[in-house]
Amino acid sequence: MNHEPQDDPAQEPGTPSHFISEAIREDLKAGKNDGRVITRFPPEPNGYLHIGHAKSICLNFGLAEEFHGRCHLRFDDTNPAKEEVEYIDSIKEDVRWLGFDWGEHLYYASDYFERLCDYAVALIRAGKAYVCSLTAVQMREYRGTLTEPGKDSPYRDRSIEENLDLFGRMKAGEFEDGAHVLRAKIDMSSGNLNMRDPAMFRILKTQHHRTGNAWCIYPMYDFAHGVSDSIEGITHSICTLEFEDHRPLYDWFLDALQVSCHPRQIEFARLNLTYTVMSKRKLLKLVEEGRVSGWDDPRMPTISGLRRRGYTPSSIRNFCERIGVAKRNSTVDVALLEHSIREELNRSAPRFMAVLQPLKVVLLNYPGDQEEELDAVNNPEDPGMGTRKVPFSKVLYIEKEDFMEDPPKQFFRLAPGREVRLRYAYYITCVKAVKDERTGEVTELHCTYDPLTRGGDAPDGRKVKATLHWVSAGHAVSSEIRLYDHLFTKPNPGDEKECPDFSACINPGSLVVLKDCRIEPGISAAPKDGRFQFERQGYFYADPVDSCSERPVFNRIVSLKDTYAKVRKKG
RNA sequence: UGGGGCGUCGACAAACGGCAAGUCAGGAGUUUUUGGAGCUCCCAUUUGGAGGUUCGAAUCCUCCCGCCCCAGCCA
Repeated sequence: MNHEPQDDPAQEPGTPSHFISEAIREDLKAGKNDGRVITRFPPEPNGYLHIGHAKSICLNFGLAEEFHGRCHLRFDDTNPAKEEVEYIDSIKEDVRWLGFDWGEHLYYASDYFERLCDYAVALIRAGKAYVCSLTAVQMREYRGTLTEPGKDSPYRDRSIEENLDLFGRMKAGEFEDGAHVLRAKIDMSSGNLNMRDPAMFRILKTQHHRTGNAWCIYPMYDFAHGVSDSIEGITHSICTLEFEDHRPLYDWFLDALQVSCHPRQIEFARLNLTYTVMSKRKLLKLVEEGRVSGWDDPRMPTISGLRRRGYTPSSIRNFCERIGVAKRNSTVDVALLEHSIREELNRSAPRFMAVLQPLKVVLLNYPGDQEEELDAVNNPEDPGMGTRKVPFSKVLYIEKEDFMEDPPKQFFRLAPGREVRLRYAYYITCVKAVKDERTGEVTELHCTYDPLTRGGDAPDGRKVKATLHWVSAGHAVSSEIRLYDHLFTKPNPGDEKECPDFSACINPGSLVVLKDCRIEPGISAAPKDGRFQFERQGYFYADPVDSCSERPVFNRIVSLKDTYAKVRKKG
């Protein structure tokens, strides 16, 4: 009774338990499917994958792994008008990058078109499907409304022979788009609109990205999806909540077809994240209107965007595990995603010093011809990562933000007459702020250093309230750094009430490009695809598209938590 | 006025009739050569509401309230 979850032998330690894994466990216990568990991830190739898909991918592949089954990747490519090979390629790349492997099990609904036709013929023969010649507009009228039942189509009682003939001619290309449609004969008065004689095949004389011009009729989702699942021997067909009232139809088709494999459809709530949008339509709009640089813009919630930003697959997987799986519509705080990457990178990322907005510092009492190398720790969380040498000299840069001429009480950093520590280096004291005569802007600081504090400790035990990062002016590497923030200013930009025009809610500060940053020279020798902590700033990743050795460009993955920002906000 | 779902802390989310986990966020303190990280503590006497059943209810029953999805020849 009082046992801990890990005492349950049915459960692997660390694998999350939720209503879906419980349902599968019950099915297994009941002896269903001979103990097999086969799931599938079935994207339509009409857009790039986003973090919401990652939840589904982690769920489906995770379940397969947990129950020693397998997970198929199947492209639900039944609508050639919207689909492209570019999307297929990106989806495969993204799933792989997330760390999942479909092995031999890569499928396309389009590979089943012929069989789907055969099944359709079987339904016609069984008197359970018919060719309807109503126009799209008429069909809508006949469908009825949410509260009123629909009316039977006048074509509903065509003979089996006529239906067979017409369907054959639809397939042969004898009719124009929209002239006829094959429908399932179910119940025009059903309270569930999906059951009011749904379309199974429509005429679409459009070239398909895989089958070319071989077909001029294409199956509809409801018919194709369940049959595809059945063909592949799927045991658990997991989808999102909006398909819940399609389940009776899913079951109707498979029952009517009397197939031996009848998967169980289970629905869960799709992921929503604060300060972003998740609908493919809206993401496409952002791309098409040039609001972002592309599907892989580092501000996008797409897998490719997160990858380019510098997120790791494991941080995304951990995030997906943390958010859980349930049926309640919910919106996860993006801070949880940010926590997942900070947590990982805090442990693993080598540290460097980088000055984003340089302010020149001249050490008056430091010999002009002198240079020295100081020892710096690569990662205080992991001594095993060792130390490195950082060059030091008379002229340095510190962060503009780290100096104030007239600081408020809460400001601990450098100010005239104040002493602070330069990390791993010396205590310095500001003696003078040099200003531009016209603008009044501080352009340079004159400081003195205390030679006795080499390494950062004062032998007399005196303390300073701040430690600043810095870089030697003559040694630093120039680079561009891109600071990213939430793409939207509103927590729920997808909400009509909160944001009637979501384009108007785009955060103008979501991208800040700093072109004159200086990084300690060691960064040049660091692996190009590494993630780094720039001390006191955040975690950074060399932009895989724009960065090169002549001109390094870094993306800020996420900032460090900033308690001073809170202090400042409070006043 | 049809059908299908869902309501547990600011945000996620456990709890399966036995005395409201955990995580994020937030707060206080401690520590610190990153205002980072770590560590300690605080943060739902109560589960949308009202009744009922029971020794005992977030869990069972009744009614009510709120929110989401469905009227594509999209998926």
